[in-house]
Amino acid sequence: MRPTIYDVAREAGVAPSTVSRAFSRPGRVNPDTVQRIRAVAELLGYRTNLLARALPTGKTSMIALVVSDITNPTYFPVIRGAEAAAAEAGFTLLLADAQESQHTEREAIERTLPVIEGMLFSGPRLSDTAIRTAAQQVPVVVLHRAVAGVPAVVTDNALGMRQAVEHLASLGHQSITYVSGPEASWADGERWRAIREACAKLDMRSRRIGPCRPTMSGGVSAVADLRRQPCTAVVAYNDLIAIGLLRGMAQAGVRVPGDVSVVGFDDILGSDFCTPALTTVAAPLRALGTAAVQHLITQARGSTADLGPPIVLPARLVVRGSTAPPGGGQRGRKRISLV
Amino acid sequence: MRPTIYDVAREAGVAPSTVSRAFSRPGRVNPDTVQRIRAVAELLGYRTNLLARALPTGKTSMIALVVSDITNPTYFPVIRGAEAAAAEAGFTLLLADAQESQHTEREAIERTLPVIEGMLFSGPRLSDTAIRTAAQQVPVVVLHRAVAGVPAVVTDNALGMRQAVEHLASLGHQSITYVSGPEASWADGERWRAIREACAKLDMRSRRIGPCRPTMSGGVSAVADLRRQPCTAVVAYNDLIAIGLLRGMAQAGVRVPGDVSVVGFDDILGSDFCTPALTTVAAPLRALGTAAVQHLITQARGSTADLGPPIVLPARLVVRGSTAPPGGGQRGRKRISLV
DNA sequence: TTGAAAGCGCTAACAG
DNA sequence: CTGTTAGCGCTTTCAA
Repeated sequence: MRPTIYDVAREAGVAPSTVSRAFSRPGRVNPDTVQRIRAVAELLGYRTNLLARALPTGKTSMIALVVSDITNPTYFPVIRGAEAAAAEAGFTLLLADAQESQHTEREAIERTLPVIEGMLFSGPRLSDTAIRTAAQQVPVVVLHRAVAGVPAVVTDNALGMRQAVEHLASLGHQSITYVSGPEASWADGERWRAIREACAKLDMRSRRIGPCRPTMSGGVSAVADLRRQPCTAVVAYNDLIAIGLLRGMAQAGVRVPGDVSVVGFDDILGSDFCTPALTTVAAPLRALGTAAVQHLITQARGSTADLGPPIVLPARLVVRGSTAPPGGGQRGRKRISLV
Repeated sequence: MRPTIYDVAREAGVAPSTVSRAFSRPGRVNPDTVQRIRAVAELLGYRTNLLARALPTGKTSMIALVVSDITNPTYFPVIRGAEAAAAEAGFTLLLADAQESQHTEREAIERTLPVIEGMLFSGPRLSDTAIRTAAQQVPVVVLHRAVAGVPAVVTDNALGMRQAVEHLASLGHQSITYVSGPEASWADGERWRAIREACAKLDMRSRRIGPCRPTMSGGVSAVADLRRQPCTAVVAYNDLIAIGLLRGMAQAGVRVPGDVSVVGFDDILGSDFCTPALTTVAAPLRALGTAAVQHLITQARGSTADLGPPIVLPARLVVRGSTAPPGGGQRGRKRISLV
C-alpha cells in the first residue's frame, strides 16, 4: 500500500493535519518540523494523493484540452505547447477529441467537468452559447476563435494575411484568389477579410472561391475551380488545402511557382517536405497552446476573473519555394529552403 | 452547486446508499426504484462525481499515456488511437510528454500514478527495470518495444522490412544500405536484423551506416556518408530520416529514384507530400494505440494478469515514387501516387 | 431489497 | 505553531 499522511504522522510523531500542512502550506509550520516530516516522507516514499486532496479542495491540478478533431495536424503543436505549459505549472493535461461532433464534445465536457480546474477548447464546434454555458461552470479558454465574454487566444490572422498579400504584391502579382475553408469558420472570415482589405490598399484585385474542406483532397478538387478562372497567385485557407492545390496542379500540368504562386496558412509539419516547399503564414501554434494554458491557470487560481480582450499572437510569413513573380517560368525553383 | 447523491436521495425518497447502488450496481436494486432514481437524477442534472467515486474504489476511469517525445510525428496517430479507444471504453486519457528525458518521464509517472488505473508508455527511454518497477504498481503496456515480463504492443518490424527488401529485389537491386536510427533503440536492432536476414535469403548484399538521429536533419547529414560508398537502394530507420535523405540528395544532385531508391518506415503524415512521394513501410500506428489501450483496460479491470507474449501488429509496404529499378534514370517518376 | 454507519486520504476551521 | 474535529461525495459492509 502507498503510505498516507497517517503513516508519515506516526513516524514523525506529529498529528496528521501537521503533515498535511507541511505539504500544502509549509509556511504555517515550524521549519524544523517541516524538515523532519519531509525526511520521514522521503524515507517512506510518501507522495500526496492528488485525488484525495482534490475532494475537499476542488483543486485537482488537472485541466482538459478538448480538440475538435485530433486528426487535424494543426492541433499537434497546440497540444504540445499545452502539455508543456501544463506540466511546468504542475498540472496534468486531459486530452479529449470531439471528433468534429457536437455530441461527443458535450460528452467530453460532462465527463471531465468534475475532475478539472479548467477547460481549453481548440477549434470547438459548439455554439457560442454552449461555450458560455461551460464557461460559467469552470474557467474556460477558447483557441482559434473569439467568443464574446469568454477568454480566448487567437492567431493574428490579419497580420499574417497582410504579409502574404504584401509578399505577393512585391513579387509583382496584381490579383489574388483566396481558396476559402469551412463556411462556418470564424478564422476563415477573418482571413478573407484581411486579404480583401490588404488587396484594396495595394490596388490589387481579390477573389474568393470555395468553401472547401480543409483537407488535402479538398485542395486537390479546388484546382478544377481555379483553372476555370485562371490567376497568378492563390492563397489558401490552410496548408492542407495548399498542399492539395500543389498536388492537383502538378497533375494538371500547372507549374508552381512558374505558372501560379501558392501560399498556405499554419506552417504544419510537412509544409516544408512538399515540392515546391510551401510559402506559408506560420501560425504561432505552439505558443497558442502555452498561452492558453497559462491564461487558464491564472484564471483558475487567480481570484478575479477579469478576462479582458482575446490574446492575439502574431503570425509571420515564411517564404519558401511556392511563390515567385508572375509568369516567371522556372525562376522560383531555386528558393527551396531546407529549413 | 452540482447535485450529489444526497440531493437525488432526498427528492426520490430513498437513502443515499440506494442512489449509489442504482448507479454502480443497478442489478442489486429494485428496477422500479432504479427507474425513479434515474428520473430524479436526470431532472436534477446529477452526474456521478468520478473523483469522489475514485477515492473509496480506486477506479478513476483514467489512464495515462506517456510519450517519450511528443514532438515526434510518429506518435500522433498513436495518441489518436489511444484517445479514441479510451473514450470508447469510458476512460479519460491523461497525456504526458517525457521530452526525451528519463527524469521527466519519472516525474510524470510519480505525478499521475495515484490518479490512474493504468499507464501506457510509447517509446519509453526508461530502463527495462524501471519499467518493470512501474508495472508492479499499476497495469502497464509498453508500445514500440518489448520488455520481458511487461505486456507490450509492437509493430511487426520484420514483416515490414521483409516486404521492403523483396520490393527492392523485385525491382532488380542487388544490395541495400540501411541507414540506422538511434543506437539504443530496440526497433532499430529489429529492423536491421530483418533486413540482413531477408537480404541473405535473396542473395543480396546488405550494409549498415549510422547511427543517425531520427530526424530530417539526421537524414540530410547521412547523405555525405552514403555518397562515400555509393549504392542503388537505401532503407532508412524511419520516414524523417528518409525525407532528410531525399532533401540531401536533391541538394547533392543525386536523383531519386533514378540514381538511388529510398524506402522509409512509419508512413508519417507528410511522407506522401514530399517529392518524390516516399515508398515506405506503413507501421500500424493508430492500431498500436487502440490495441494498447484495450490491452491495458482488460488488464486493469480483468482479474488475472496473464500477460502473454507481446501483441504484434502487421506492417505493410506502401509503394510510392521513391523506388525504381537501379539505373532507371527518370523512369520512376511516373509512380507518384496521390493517395 | 433497503437503510445506517463507517471510511477512502486529505484539508480546513477551531481551539489551545 | 500544533492538535482536534468535521467533513468532501461516494462506496461498502452489516443489519434489518
